[in-house]
Amino acid sequence: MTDGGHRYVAPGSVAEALRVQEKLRPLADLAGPGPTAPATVAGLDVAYAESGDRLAAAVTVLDARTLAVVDSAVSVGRPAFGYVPGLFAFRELPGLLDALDRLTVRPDLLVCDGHGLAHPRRFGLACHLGVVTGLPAIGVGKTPLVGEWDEPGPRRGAWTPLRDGGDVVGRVLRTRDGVKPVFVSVGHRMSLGNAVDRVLALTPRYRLPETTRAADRLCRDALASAST
DNA sequence: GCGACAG
DNA sequence: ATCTTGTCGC
Repeated sequence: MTDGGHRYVAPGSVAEALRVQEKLRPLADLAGPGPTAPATVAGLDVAYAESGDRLAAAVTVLDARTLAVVDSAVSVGRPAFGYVPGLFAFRELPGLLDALDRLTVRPDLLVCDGHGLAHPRRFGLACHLGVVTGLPAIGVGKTPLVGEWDEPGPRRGAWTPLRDGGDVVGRVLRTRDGVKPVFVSVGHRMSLGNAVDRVLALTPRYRLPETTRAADRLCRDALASAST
């Protein structure tokens, strides 16, 4: 339940996808500050069939305080675009928007599995999803796409700036003691500091946000069920 | 020209 | 992303 049918149309070429990013980029609000005490937070993730011709996109909405799942939706379909680093959003956006439309509650924040500002043209999946839905959004990547950084301290909460081309595009954040850090960046209507705080609030036990973990489980299960 | 390259 | 064995640790 974001705003009704998005009727998303995938670009037919790399050139067209680049033009779409160029057009949407200025619409992103990279300042925020965004909600510091959201009631609900959504996690989004996609699972692919080994054949690569089918995918399941899932959105799970968690109570931000208890981290209990209060709503969820899945969409099974075909990848909408080839896998091109930097144009990743075009591949997963249709399925994710479809799943978002099936929710019965409108989440206060979207936590995306991928980057936001930390993107070669400063418009990753989290920015794209935020702009299209109008919802505050942040990106939490497991591996880097762009930028340089120093290793953050070993304890949970330690972070270092992620820099690219003279810009601070995100933060490398340690969410658990002694565990590999994650890459946090702003997507839409959120400040970087608030994004980091929200991620820490979502990682009381594991490296990845509970939102992402819940969505990951859901889309994997949906993919398995759909093939049986 | 040669690598790197979110999921 | 997905394919994969064993292995270390709580």
